[in-house]
Amino acid sequence: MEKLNKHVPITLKFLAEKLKMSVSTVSKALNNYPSINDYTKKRVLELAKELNFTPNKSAINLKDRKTRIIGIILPNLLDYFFNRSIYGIEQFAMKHGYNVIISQSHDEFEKEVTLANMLLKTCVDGLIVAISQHTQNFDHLDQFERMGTPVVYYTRNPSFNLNCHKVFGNGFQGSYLATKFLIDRGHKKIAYLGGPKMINFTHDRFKGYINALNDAGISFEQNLVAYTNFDNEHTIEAIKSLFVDTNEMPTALVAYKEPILFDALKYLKQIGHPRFSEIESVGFGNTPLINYLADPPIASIEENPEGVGEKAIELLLKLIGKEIEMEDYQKVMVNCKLVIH
Amino acid sequence: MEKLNKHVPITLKFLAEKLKMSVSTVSKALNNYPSINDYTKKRVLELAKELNFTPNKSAINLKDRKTRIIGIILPNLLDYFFNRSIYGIEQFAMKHGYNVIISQSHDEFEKEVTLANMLLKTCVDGLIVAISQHTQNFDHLDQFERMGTPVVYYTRNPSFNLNCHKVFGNGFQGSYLATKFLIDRGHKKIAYLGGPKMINFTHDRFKGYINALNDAGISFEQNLVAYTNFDNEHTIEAIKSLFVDTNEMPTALVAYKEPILFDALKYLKQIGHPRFSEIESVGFGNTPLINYLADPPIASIEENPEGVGEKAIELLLKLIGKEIEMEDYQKVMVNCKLVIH
DNA sequence: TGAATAATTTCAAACGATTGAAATCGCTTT
DNA sequence: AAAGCGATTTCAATCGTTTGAAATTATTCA
Repeated sequence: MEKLNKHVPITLKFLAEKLKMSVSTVSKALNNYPSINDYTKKRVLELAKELNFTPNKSAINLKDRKTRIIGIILPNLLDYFFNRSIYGIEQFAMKHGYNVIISQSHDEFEKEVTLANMLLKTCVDGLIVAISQHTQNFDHLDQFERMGTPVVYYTRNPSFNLNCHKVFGNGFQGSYLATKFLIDRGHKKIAYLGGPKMINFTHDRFKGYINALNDAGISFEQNLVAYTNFDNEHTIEAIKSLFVDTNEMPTALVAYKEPILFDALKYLKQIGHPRFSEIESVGFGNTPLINYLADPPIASIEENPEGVGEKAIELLLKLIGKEIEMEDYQKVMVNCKLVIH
Repeated sequence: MEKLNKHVPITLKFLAEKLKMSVSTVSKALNNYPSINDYTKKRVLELAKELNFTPNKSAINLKDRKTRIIGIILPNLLDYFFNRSIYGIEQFAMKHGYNVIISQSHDEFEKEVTLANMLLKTCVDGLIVAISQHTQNFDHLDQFERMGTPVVYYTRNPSFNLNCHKVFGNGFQGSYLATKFLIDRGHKKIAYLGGPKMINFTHDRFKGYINALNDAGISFEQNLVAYTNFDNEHTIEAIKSLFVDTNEMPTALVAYKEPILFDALKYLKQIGHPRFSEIESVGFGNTPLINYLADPPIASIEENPEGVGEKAIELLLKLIGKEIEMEDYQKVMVNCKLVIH
């Protein structure tokens, strides 16, 4: 292969000189202006393709005061859901000429604020954020909108605030599916292990659980419900209250998220729970981890993380492109699927 | 809080007008030119800080023909090692004003080529790549260097090619540690389960295993070694040959990577291998997955992924900054640690 | 044929920052 | 008081692209 010459970047000016026309003609030809003669367009397009011309992005960005960078803040990239969702976001963003900065709050509020300020300085064109489980104050995120930069909350979002754009998995529907699945398998006493109460999903999913019970004519019992933040110790506390320190022994379990479900099952097995082998459970995630468990759950809720990510970036790009007004707050839900193993 | 006015971006021009001086004075003051009067510098710096001035990156990038974007190609972001290494890369890059585009080849050669071409078009300032396990032709990556864009291979790299920059974990040393650990625990027959033969690490790690055996005066036996690409079926084949279809029953196992170790252990347990409970093993990764296993290994090799990532980006930025000549090919190794559980 | 009109193309400024060269200022020196 | 000099500031071009306005060329019609 011939040595590529890095010292002659292909610019409009270069094309213009080669074709003996002005830079603006070349620019307009490439942008298909109606005022440009068809033959001229053809000549420009041909040479541009031949020389593999790529418009300089910095120049374009400078011109229209954009960075074409999307900021993302999420709790943890190692989380299976977030990891997969990132893929959906990046693919879509890239296809539309945007780049993505990913940053992890590690579920700490302070870190989230720092990251937000950094992204603000970076002048991202838009922000996609899954808030930390401790975020209650939103000043650090609100400042983006105040500067005209759209923000889309995805997955984790401030439940009480209607004045924001949100995209998330349909926890209600997923939870309903999971609960119904267990009911259909004959269970009557089904426990619910929720995530941190601060995360609004916990409650959406709880409602799905409740509704499935109601629709099946099973009465709800308060002592079949417990919550955990994601720490193993809390999870053990919770699972103890459900399956050990109780006389209402449930036979099945719906869990907010598979990792906590696995922690719970591990504990029950470890203490040699007498009914361990009878317990059936379903959690959210459909994580590959399930393959490594000695006693895996029989089904999972697949949340379609790529789909959630894609919906989020799709909405964000529409907001950036002013196809949707920033004040016209959107709410997008992505349905879950039950996967039987 | 006062409404931020997005319509008045803070530029050099804006500062200059406020201070009644020229744009170039402001610029030079901010860049600490010796020709600028100290008092002037002070005034400029103060106003810049007060108005929270941030130089427009697109303009700077345009000026010095850079994008300040680093491309990354790796097999899979869900992989624990790569995932953590990304964190090291991003942190370091960000601190130095660079952004990062992450792309996954999913260990497919074709995808890798497509991604490389895309990143080339994006005009990244540099590339960090962990090649797919099927990559043998390097044209798609060589074209970067040909255009003056430095490339750093990290973790997975073309073993036979000396003419490239590489950064990777010290597989030899890690493997030595793991093997020695098992020897010290009294094992005499230690098997080695390697990764794909195409990946040069497989051999580095193998050498560490061999050397540890030699140093302990244990003779090497060929039938205690087997390889797997990462598919579960292959792993089972391999583990069968080591622990089932053999009369040389090993009592310990060193594995290229924890996921394959876990697959292997799972299989052995599943078939009810008679000596299962005696087998001790160590794999590379130190993955959190280990906590969910019924019979976890007693130790892991911690590869320090963040460190590897950081060394890679550090080298790349030096190449970009021409602190190191592109032809002066570098090789950086990061040591492993043995973590006892 | 010449004016009016339509079709194309080019000019020139703008986006924001950088930087070598040129200009200006204050001050000393003769 | 004019020249000279250093200290400081400003000018002007540049990076590559876009775009409304102005200029040029081609075409039509009277």
